[in-house]
Amino acid sequence: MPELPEVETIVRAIRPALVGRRITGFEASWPRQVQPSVDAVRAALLGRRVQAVSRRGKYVVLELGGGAGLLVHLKMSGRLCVAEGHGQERPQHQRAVLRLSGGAPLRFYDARKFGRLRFAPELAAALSGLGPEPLDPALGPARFHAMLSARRRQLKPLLLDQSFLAGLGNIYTDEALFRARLHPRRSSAGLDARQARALLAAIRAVLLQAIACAGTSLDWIYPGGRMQARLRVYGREGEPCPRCRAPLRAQAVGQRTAHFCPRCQPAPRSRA
DNA sequence: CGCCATGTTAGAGG
DNA sequence: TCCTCTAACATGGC
Repeated sequence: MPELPEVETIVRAIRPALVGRRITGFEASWPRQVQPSVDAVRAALLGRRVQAVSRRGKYVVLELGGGAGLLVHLKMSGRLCVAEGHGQERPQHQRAVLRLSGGAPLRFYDARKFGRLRFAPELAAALSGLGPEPLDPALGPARFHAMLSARRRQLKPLLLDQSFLAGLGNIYTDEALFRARLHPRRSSAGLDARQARALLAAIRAVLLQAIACAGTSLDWIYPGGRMQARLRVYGREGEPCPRCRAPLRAQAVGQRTAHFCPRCQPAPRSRA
């Protein structure tokens, strides 16, 4: 479910209630979601202090000092909140609880049980497989163009590949490709410098707008966002393109559904 | 009942 | 080596 803007929004929401607290307990009710194991994670966490809460790609990172940390990936339906009770959440969907000194516990809910909690002795090593952060100023247009040119993949699946670029999911890849006027099936190696620059700018613009909107809320899984009203193509097949009025289309690309304007985003001549 | 879903990954095959 | 696709994870909503 959550992509970079939603995870960023969650991190900002829970950070103030976590930083500085000491961990006094950890329980999980669906053990396969916890790595390396519930007991090992509990042993590693007890007594440690949360020094910082950050985000890397779609991971929530609880930094615990000494380079160690707890990584939380929400996958399709995971949610995090700090509260004494369940509030609006369904109690039967709570999968883990992190108890903290002097404050409410951090609760992890996940209807589909795809989410993961992982203790990492070395955060840097655990996160080393991720590509660069799209909003990192160190990622310039020239480097991005070089990254694209080094691969020969369809743009849509490449942008979804977290080892290529960290944080984009199905919604924001479609939105970025539309804004850059690039067809989702175009080959990454075929872009010129100007197109690569436009794509990077489009990715950043849509992510920043989404963060400002607290993310996208399309169903019960992620409430509170306002970006859904500003999506231009995702979930809008059949509606007129906001730019040229041609009917928007939805088509499978790399096993995911891509939404795009067939006129503003002309298809590549052959395949890929 | 069947199909879809904001995510990731292991494995097969080209 | 690189790319693409399938299955799997597990559940809820339509």
